[in-house]
Amino acid sequence: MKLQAIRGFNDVLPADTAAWQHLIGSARATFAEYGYQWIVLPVVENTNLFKRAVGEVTDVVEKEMYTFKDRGDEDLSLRPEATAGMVRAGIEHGLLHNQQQRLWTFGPMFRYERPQAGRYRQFHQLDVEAYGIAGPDVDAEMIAMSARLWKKLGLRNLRLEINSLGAGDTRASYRNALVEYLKQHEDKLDDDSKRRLSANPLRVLDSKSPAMAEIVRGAPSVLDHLDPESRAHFDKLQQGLRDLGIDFVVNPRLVRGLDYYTRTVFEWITTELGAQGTVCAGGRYDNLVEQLGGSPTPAIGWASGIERLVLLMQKQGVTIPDAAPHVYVCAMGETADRAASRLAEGLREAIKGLRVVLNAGGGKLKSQLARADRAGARFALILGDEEAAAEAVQVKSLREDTPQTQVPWAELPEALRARLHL
RNA sequence: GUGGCCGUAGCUCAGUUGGUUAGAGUCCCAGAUUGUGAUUCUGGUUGUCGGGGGUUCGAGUCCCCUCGGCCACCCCA
Repeated sequence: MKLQAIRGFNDVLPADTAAWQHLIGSARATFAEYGYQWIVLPVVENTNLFKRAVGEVTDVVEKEMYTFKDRGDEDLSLRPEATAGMVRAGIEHGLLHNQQQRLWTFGPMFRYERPQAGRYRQFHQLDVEAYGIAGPDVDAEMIAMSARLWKKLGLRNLRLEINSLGAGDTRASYRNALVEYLKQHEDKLDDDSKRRLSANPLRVLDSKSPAMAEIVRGAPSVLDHLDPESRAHFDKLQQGLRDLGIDFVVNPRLVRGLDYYTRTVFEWITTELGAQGTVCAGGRYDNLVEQLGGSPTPAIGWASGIERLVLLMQKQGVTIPDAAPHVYVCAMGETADRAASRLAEGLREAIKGLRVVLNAGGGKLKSQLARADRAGARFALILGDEEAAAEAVQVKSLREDTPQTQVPWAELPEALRARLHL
């Protein structure tokens, strides 16, 4: 049997983890700046939770979940998204009872799909949710928080699209109007659209088929069917975004694949990643908490795919903080070897955050320096038996053309601090 | 689930109408270099030719199956 990760499940190698770490670190910092608290959720939940939350007839639940029975015959699923589990945890621990919560989480999600650029069977999401806040101010906050993250990361050319699906009755009345319109043109619908017509008519609106474009253009707009409160909510959101200087476009054909959304929906889209251009998506889901057994609680959230963001970061060449070693310690000789290890520990102790790699496995100085260079180290510290006896070390720069100097151990932390600007 | 392209050293790839021991560059290792890296020169290591079956005297090359990758549809982060 050949050793091989299973399809759609990827190893993230050191070549990419620096970008991952930068992304996750920036997100963590951003969420903290807005007062969102970290929550860690299980990867496995009862299958019914997802059926009830995401929607029984959605593709995600019908054909993309990893569902199995455990040894106790429980019907379980790997989570295909984070919101359902978040709401479950919130209700279970009383976090949503008559209070506001701002929460975020991060982790793997699982969907049985055909892998493709930016789409994998195990993928990772950052997920933020706010509960107990009904007004559009928190909608704007959520979007502003995502925009701040892009800014922090240096991501460019992301387009924000927003829409409102309305609440309660308007959803149903719009849906009926749309179905009626589509039925009038049923003969011109392609097979996919016909299938959606009965399963999830709103999704006909974001059909990619050019043949459908004309029909979709003539379709009734959700925005004409909004109830007055949803209309006002949507207007205030737009005002809020303008106040914050966040550019957006209203796309009345923007819908969501998961059933729980109400009112505000939005997506951040890039044209630089091929077919999987949605890098962050979310919206309001004011009915879900009650629907899952909690007290009525307004809610809004978004999720963002790590793999897609990392691809975009790489494509746009965003700068990732250097994680290469600051110094690489080369030693030759038995006395030097022992001294080198003491020297390395001493440096880590003396300078907080200093990255020190100690050459292991011996080798000639030439090989050791080559390793230091390959590791990306800024300085090589060269320690022979002579230097060790004198408690000194040769400091050689590997990145700039400065003369090599001999420095006593006692002065080394200061010298390094100055040269590394730490 | 549907369709297109593609799997040959760690990486990028070449392998002629099927024909002896499967190649190049790069990487890595060693030497030139007297304790001093990234250049140069010299030498060296590296492969179940994705896997299985078939056709053939003979298969990296042809056929079938299968696994995997990329791209698009679909779906969606």
